[in-house]
Amino acid sequence: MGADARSVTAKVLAMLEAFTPASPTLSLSELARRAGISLPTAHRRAAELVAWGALERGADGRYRIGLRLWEVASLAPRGLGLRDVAMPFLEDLYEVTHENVQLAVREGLELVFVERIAGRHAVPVLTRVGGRFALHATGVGLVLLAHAPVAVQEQALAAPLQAYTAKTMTERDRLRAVLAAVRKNGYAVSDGQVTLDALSVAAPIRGAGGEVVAAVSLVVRADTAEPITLAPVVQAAARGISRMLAPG
Amino acid sequence: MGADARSVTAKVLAMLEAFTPASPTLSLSELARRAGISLPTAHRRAAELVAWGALERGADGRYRIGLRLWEVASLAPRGLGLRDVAMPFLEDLYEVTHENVQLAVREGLELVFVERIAGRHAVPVLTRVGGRFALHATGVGLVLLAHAPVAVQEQALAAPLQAYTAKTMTERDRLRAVLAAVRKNGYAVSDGQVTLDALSVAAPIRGAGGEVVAAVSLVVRADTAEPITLAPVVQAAARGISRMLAPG
DNA sequence: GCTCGGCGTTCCGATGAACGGAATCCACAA
DNA sequence: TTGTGGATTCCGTTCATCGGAACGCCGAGC
Repeated sequence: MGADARSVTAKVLAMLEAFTPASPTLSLSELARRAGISLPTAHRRAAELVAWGALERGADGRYRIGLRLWEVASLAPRGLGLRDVAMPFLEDLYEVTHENVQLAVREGLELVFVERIAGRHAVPVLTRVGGRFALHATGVGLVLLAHAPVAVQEQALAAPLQAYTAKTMTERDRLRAVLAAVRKNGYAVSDGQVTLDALSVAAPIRGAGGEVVAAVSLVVRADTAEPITLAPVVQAAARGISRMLAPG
Repeated sequence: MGADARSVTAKVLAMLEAFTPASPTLSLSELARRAGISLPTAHRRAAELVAWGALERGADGRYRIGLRLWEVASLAPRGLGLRDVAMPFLEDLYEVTHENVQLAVREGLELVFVERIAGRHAVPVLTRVGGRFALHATGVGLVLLAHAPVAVQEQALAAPLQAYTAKTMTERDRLRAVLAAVRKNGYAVSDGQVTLDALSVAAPIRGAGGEVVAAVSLVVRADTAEPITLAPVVQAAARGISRMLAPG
């Protein structure tokens, strides 16, 4: 996990990295073990982190990520910064459709969900704000991959492509064709490639320089869906957000 | 700012702390200056943080908070954790009223906004997700203060109470009376105490143990508002969220 | 009641990561 | 051309950091 945590900074970061969605709170021993550092060291560093507010300590003595860290992290331009300008448009999308709305950016060879509005009656989706996912399956992923630098595309296609359902595309050539189509059409459709009952339609969001910096999508029930009718509304939202990002 | 940054950890945290909403990107020199550390040191630490993803470096060489940090910070139980369970209820509130919806928690003697839904046509409010505010002025603040430990209340009342408008309560005795009323009524009203044209109605959210862990509010135009009619819907949302937090 | 094992905390002396000053390099402006 | 501010690298010193060990605490098992 923590690779070799030589420098102090690396140790501290390894400690933060130890927290996962599956275990958002950790005892000191768990923390030390996962970060790959000795217990006294973990104790010292954790104490400092708690004093500052990067970690918090519950009544039971377990550690968790602190609100203070969340505060400074909220300054990430690609995190809340993006979210803030996008939110009104996502709201509109949700209000019109009452389906799941998702906003994601690419981080390396995966995507990270920056925002998600889950309708109470919409299809359940297994994504989480702050969570990661592969690029080749979801609608947002296909958009982000289609507009990524060629080097990134090659790397992503070279890696093993996990099949989430029988419909997940894992043949490289077919994927290449789909990506070309995504670039041509200006939107992507993922039909049952993550879960069989869900279909998503995604469109690219462009930054000031015209590069694709994020993607929005609507996720609906696969059987009731008509992708063609959803594409325009998703694209409109994406264009609206792009306009806010490119002043003038 | 960085007090005395003796330990490496303190330095790293001081560097993160250097970023503010007003300046979300910094040059290396600015970063070093704000963190109160030497330039070579800042350079070394920044390089490590960039390598891990806690910071990112733009094409212009300026540093910004990285998406990776945002990811782990999203695991903060009082940040996104709370937000996730609250979101559907906030959505409902927004859809019914189309006014500003806010969700906040107390952090020390201030409050931190965890979520905010800003209607495009609602009163402009000067708050920001991840931003801080004083406890004694806003609706959410009054709720959080009213249910805070006595020691915290005393500390908060002992500090100078800033007046944001002519209507801001700054007399301690009157504030005490208001807090008692908030506890009795189960909701708080802040009428023109932050900006003269805004009025907010807030209600407490309780955790598994029954303690107040957060507060929701609706912020509406002061002149068109009827607090009494808003209280029930806000309270209902707060109860709904509380129920999700206290399983069983 | 006693013991054992896991966990958290504190203390110690040895060690090496981190430090700041100085030198270098670069881009831009005068 | 020179000058200025920022970024980067180098080097020898030093002090913060390190892990082992010892200790206190609690709950489970005998």
